Formats: sequence, structure tokens, C-alpha cells
Amino acid sequence: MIADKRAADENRKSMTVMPAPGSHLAKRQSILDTAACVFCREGYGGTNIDMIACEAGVSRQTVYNHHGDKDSLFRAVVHEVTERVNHRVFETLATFPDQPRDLGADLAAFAVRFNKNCIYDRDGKFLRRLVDTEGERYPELFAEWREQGPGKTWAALAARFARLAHAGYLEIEDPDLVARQFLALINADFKVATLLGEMPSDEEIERSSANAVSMFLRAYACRPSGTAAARDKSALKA
Amino acid sequence: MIADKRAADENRKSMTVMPAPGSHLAKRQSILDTAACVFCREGYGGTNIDMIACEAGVSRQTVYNHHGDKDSLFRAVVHEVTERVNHRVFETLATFPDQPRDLGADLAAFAVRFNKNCIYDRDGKFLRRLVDTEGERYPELFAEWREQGPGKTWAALAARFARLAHAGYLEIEDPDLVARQFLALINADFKVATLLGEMPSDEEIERSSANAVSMFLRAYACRPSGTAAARDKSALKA
DNA sequence: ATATTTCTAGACACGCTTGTCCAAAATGGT
DNA sequence: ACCATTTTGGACAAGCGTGTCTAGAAATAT
Repeated sequence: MIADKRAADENRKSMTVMPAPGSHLAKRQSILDTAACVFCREGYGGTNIDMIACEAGVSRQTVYNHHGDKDSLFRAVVHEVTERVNHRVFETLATFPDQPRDLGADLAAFAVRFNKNCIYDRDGKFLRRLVDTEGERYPELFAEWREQGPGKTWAALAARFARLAHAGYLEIEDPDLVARQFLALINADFKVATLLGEMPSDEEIERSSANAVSMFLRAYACRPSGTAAARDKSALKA
Repeated sequence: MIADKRAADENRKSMTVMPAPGSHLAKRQSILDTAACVFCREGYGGTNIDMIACEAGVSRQTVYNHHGDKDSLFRAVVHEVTERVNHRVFETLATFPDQPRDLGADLAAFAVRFNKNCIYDRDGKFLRRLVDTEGERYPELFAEWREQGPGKTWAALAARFARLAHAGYLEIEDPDLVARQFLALINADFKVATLLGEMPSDEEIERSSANAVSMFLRAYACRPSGTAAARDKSALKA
């Protein structure tokens, strides 16, 4: 059991800022974090309270004391993770290059940040898997996620692209569509790899993001006046 | 129970060619199909044999008689569905427009076919969800899927794009990358919608596919000689 | 019509999970 | 050192799921 807790901690290090270790709140948070891990790994049906208690280094009774029954615990976990993910998404969205010096490089760097912070991070994967597997069982919980998460992300990103277009960087008609395409391209290389737990390396993420942005600009970069050949060269360089 | 069977049949109509109704083989197939449905809906852990027996209109013992224990049944289901999906993917891949008359229209039509036959169909969704949730529990089963499925699909599609490029239709450098991007774009609009059971309408699929191909050609269509503006017009028209 | 195979419905033992209860131990504040 | 709160670990009942077994019904073949 002690070994279990250690092992779990390895995989969960610095997930959240912990309160004073050993305190009441520390246990509460530890249970929540561990529960997130286990629910993610095993699904709702495959998870039992003993696993969570064991990996959190806590007795089963303590889990019940803090979060009531299994269903309440699950809802608490989803709520917590949703908030964390949304926060990080909008934090990342705030780093969008509104006044790019080098459009290609800046967009690629943004793509890397978005991938690392929002797509390939543990919480993001957790939520997407959960929506996939348990969404039908908890419609109200995930309705909230859909509106607060992807819905707002798309709209915010679309607004950024619209601004870039207005500033003369891009030639686009439907910013919403373009935002969806941008996000789709960014993930093109890892659709399958991420299905299992495989985390692409930093280098892979960077190369993949560069590829995505390169194609994106080939289609949408503004070409004030010049031959197609000239434009292609500059886009490929980016 | 009878009501359950009827309801299940509604959702499963003409999934597979059924042997003579009421026969031994018909029951076997019915169990397999129903099991696929239930495993997909509930996950492995959330599924119990009684659900399957009930929805298949069969007694529990019959399920055991035909497929042994739960694990064997699950493997049989995955194997069956994998074969069905692979078959359909390559059937669809064979309709790729190798000698397009209207590149944009032909590619869009292909995209529609691919979406309908391989992405949004029940089996495809089932497999992807299963790989996501149970992949870690049955590595050997899904290793096979990964190699036989997406791996071969990408390679085959890349070969088609390479041929189009060689024939002067496209201007691309890395056919594998382009194939991944094409598939990613095709789904751009429905990443979220498909997470739950929502099936996009035919019209939505067509519009989405047209959007994807439009952007794809904006980036990669061959422009033998002409201004960027002229090229854009022709691409948008497609 | 009869023999053979298959299916059914229910009972059953076994193990696992949930959620509650409790007395003893540990922890933390004063 | 003391008291209050929290945690522990184990026992417990109740419920559910698996997989087996049975006798009898139903379907199929001969």
C-alpha cells in the first residue's frame, strides 16, 4: 500500500499546488487528484473506491468522509479538472500572436504551446476520454464542458484569426471554420498516437506544429502581390 | 425483455447479412452484434452478460454456449468489428479519384464517402472508442488494429496523393504528411460532435467535406502559371 | 413420429464492490 | 498535558455479476 502511494505520486507530481502536507486539505486534494488518475485510467465502472484510497495513501473511510459516495466523488473530480483545463486553455489563448513579427514562426510557437498545455497534458486527455466514455451517463456535467470548453475555445480563436485577417496577415472568409481547421491540423500527426498513453516528444510536437502552420499559411497567408512560386518559398521557410 | 430485443434491433438493422432467421448461426451472429453494441455503449467493465443476452433476445446460457466467457466474447467482437472496418476502409480507398475530371469535386465526393463509410459509421466509432478505453488492457488486440488499420490507411492514401502529384494535379513534398492532413481536415468540424452519439446529417457532412477540400486545394493545388488571385478563384469555385 | 440437438429459465455458489458502523489510534491546537 | 477532531483498519450487510448446473421446453433433423 505504501508502495502504491509512492508509485502514484510519481505519476502525479506537481499536478496541483498542495496545501500543507499532512493537513486535512492536503488529504482532500490528494484524494481528488488520485481519483482523477484512477477514473481516467479505469473508467467509472472499472474504478473502485479501494483503489483510490490505496493510491492516495488513505483509508477507504476517509474517502467517504471527504466526498460522500462514488457518484459525488466522480462529479467533484470532473468539475475540478474541467476548471483547471479551461483556465489553462484561456491562459494559452492569451498568448496568441496578435501582432506577429514573423507570422509563421509565431503561429508555430503558439501551436506548440497549445498542444503542450491543452492537448497533450494529463487533464486534457482525461477530460476528453471521460466525455467520450461517460458523457451519456452524465449529460448535464458534460453539457457544461462542451459550452465552456471547445465552444468558447473555437470562438476565441476565431476572433484572433479574424483580427489577423483584418490586419492584413491572412486571407480568410469564415474565421470559425479557419479556427477549426487550425486546431485539426495541429493534431493531424497524433490522432492515433495519443489514443494510447503515448506522449509525443517535444521535438515531435514542434515538427508537427511547424508542418501544420506551414500548410495553414500555404492556404491562407496573405500574398499582397507576387507569383505563386514566390509565395510558396516564403511560406515553406516559415 | 421482448421489448428490449425489439428496441435493440431498431438500432442494429442491417448491420450484417443475417443467416436464416432463427437458426443456430443467426443466434450466434445476433449475440456478436448485440455484444458489439453493448460493449461500445457501456465499456467492458460496464457491460454484463445479462444485458447482452436480454438485448439479443437469448438466454444467458446461450451466450456462454456460443462464445465461452466474457473475455472470449469481447475478443471475438473486437476481431469481427476490426475485420469489417478494415474491409470497408479499403473498399472506400479504392474509389479514390486517380484520374479526376474535376479535382475539387472528385476529392470532396471521396471525402464524403470516406466520412460516411469509415468515420461516422457505427463500427468505426466503436473501434475508436474501444481502442481508447480498453487498449491498455488488451495491447495485442489493438496492436493488430493499429498496424492493419490507420497505418495501412495512411500509407495507401499517401500513395494516391503521390500519384496525383506526379500526374501534375498537386504540388506536394511529403505525401504521408499530406495524407494525415487531409484526414484531419475532413474531420475538423465534427471532432466534438462525434464524441457523443450525435451523427451529423448528410448535408453537414457534405458541407464539411467541401470546406476541407477547398482549404486542402488552396494549399496544395497545382498552379502551373498564373497570379495568386487567379488561383484562388479557381480553388474557391471547386 | 421420434431422436437429437439446442435453447430456456431459474437456482446456485462465489467473489467483488459499495456504503455504513465502530472502537482504537493518530493528529493538531491550546 | 489535554481535549477535539480526524483517521484508521477492520467487520459487516446488501447488492450485483460471473459462470455453472439442472430439468424441461423447443426446434431440427431423420
